[in-house]
Amino acid sequence: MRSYDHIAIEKKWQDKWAKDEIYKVEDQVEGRENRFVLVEYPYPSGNLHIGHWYAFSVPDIYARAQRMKGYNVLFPIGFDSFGLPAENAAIKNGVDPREWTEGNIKTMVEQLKSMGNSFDWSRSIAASDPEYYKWTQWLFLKLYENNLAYRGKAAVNWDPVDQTVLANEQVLADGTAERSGAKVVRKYLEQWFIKITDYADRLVDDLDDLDWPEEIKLSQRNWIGRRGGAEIDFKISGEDESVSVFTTRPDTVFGATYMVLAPEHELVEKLKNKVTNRSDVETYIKDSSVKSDIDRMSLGKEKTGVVLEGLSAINPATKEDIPIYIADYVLAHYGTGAIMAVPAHDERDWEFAQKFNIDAVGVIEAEKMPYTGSGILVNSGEFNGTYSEDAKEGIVEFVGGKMTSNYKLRDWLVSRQRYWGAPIPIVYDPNGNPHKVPEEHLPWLLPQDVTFDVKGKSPLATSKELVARTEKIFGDGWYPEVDTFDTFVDSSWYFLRYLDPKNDKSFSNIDKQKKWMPIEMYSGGAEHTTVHLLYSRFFYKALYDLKLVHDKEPYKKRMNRGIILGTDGAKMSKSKGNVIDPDSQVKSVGADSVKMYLAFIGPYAEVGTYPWDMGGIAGIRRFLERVYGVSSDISDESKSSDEVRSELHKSVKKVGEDIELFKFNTAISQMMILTNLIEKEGSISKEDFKIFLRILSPFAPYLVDEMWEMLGGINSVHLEDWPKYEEKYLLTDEVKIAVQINGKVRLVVSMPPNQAESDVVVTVLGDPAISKWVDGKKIQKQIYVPNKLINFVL
RNA sequence: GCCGGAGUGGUGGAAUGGUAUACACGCUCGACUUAAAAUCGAGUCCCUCACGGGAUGCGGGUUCGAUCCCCGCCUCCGGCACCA
Repeated sequence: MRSYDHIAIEKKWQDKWAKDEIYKVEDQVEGRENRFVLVEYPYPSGNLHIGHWYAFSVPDIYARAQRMKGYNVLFPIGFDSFGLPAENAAIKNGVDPREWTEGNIKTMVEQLKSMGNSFDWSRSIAASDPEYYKWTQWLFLKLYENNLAYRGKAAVNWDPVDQTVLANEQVLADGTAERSGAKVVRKYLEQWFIKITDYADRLVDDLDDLDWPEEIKLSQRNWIGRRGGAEIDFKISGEDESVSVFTTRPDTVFGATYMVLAPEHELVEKLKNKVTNRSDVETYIKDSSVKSDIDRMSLGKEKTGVVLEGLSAINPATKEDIPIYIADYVLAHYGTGAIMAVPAHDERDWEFAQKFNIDAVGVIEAEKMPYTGSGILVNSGEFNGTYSEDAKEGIVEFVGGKMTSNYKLRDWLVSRQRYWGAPIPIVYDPNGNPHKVPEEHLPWLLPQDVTFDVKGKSPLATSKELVARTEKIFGDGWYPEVDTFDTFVDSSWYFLRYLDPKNDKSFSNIDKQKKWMPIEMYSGGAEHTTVHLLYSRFFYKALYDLKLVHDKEPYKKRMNRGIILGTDGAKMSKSKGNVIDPDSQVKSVGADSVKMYLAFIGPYAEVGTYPWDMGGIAGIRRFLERVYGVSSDISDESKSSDEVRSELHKSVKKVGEDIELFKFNTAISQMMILTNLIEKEGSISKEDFKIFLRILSPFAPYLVDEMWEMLGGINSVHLEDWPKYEEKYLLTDEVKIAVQINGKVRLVVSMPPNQAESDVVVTVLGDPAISKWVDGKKIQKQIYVPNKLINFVL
């Protein structure tokens, strides 16, 4: 056992790899297929934590193995460098967000380099770089030109004390502001939206063809929430108006005994002077409008509402007059903002009807109301006796409605009343009409003369330079948009910039895209399953329709990773004092051990929570020292036994296969088994050991390159090919066969492989451990699995 | 409430119809040492002296054979939240 000097080795190889540019990637290499391996680019918080190591150094094993297997692999890294923390630092400490961010990036680049990953640093990007956000703005304008971006009113979380808009994360569960403690209210502002809902169907349907884990696909389907149903018009009695409702249960129209409009429904405003209880109605509308969404929810299950006295609607199936209510259990933004209420067959309607004493008419046979299942129709005129599911389309036709779908997904609100983001490249003429900032003025720069902690408006609204710039270019009275983009806009296309990071004519050259896209493997956090993955899939599809990218989906495979916990099994946090600092770990056991321990801690492809174990990482270091010990003992005369050679070839096969499945933990355990055997046998040939080093090299890149050189390697081991295993060595000259009586193992025998069933039977029945069980009884049945097992049923 | 995932030794986990508990950590004993650390060796699911028997959250089922497939529960974790 020899210890090795990881500090010296890491320094030596970092310098050498950088000098020889061994991870620099060309767009095309003769005889090699391209593969793009992507990890989510990090926010530059200023310090690398263990989660970053987990996110980047483990997928590096995969990227390196792909390279050895003959692919030309792109494995880039960059920074998601716009966002709230920089702005908070500016408010708190008076530092410039740009300087703060750039300082953090500099620190993190150094830390990232210490990992020893095979990143191509020449392609690194940062979202806050004007040369990057120029293209974020350009792409937004393309969407705008094609009617995929629009301005509309939207509710924001408004803090009435601080006079500011809050992000959802800044609102506590009880509906108060994190900072001021004030009750957060809803406020309506003109904001920019991107029309992701136009793509809802394709975003659902195209999931079918993706090689993604089913649970991720399912999450996206649920998030989009496509529901089939019908839209049906209800006429208002005595008025020249009608209300359209969406329902998934058109089979129950005959049971609709009232209808409900959302308080925000446009018809309420229109008809409220016709109701006889106008002041009650207005009070209700006003009350619900100041309630935040959180307030609405925290009211729990107790439903509120008010009837529109003097108005009624006509049930299109029964032709009967039914009352109309407004109630905030009906959401303005889903469906048509109005429902037909069927208390007999819907729990919410039932609850509301109980409270307001509204009749319920059962239209499906059931023992008790409310009954929400399907069944035989009653009280439904000509449809009586039909099975409800089968009657849906007929009833829709009967009442003059149409079959349609609805979605939970809403358009993407991209405006943020924040400083540190890409400015929305829009200006307004003196009449308030929006106009694009023309391409020649991009990047539309973020102004510097702003006040960050501003009350009641966006920080950009305090910039004199921005206004002056706008008037100078567009004319007097023109004024700029002062909101910036949601950072999810930046991250919706960043992977395309890695392909062509320096291009000042295009966001990403399409010929280069054709060489690299789609992404072979995208690894990231489970928290991005719906939002980021959906937004970027949408962006890619929209760009596809504009012929700016050449295929329909950006990510062939996706892998969600788990979380590393503290040694106490709790989530790492400063307050708990259980934070593992990667730098100090690297210092004490080396980057290879940290990386390999993280790969060994649990199955990477499963979203688990894995507690850090100091003993565990020491065990990995011990393993690497044992391998290092073997390498020091190797001479030209060293020989491999048959067992060692067989285990080696088994390892080449298994490690290669496990890496493809991101099962790094079992790959490592196989290499441990091999090392245990080499030590037990006392020797391995130099050539065989070099095969072992090659499969170990993606896991411990520094140490293996050192050992490779010790054994006479001229070039870096990381330029070697993945070794091939030979079938003939996989077979050992003995296999162990389990002998079962009625499914219970009674004996294990060793014999040469591929024995005929009859020979095995004769052999094992002769063994007293088996014959004592059989003992003259008749063998009813025998099952033989070659080289594995034989089972006698007595 | 709805949707999803997971329950295996003291611990992280392995095995997706064929010898359950690989590999690692921890622990126990031994060697080396004046001693300790490091290292090496042996052992380590439970009951039993043994023969055997039992155990993969609980209860049933399918099968020659079930951690794995099916049905019914329980617990934990994650997501969504009056979506008509």
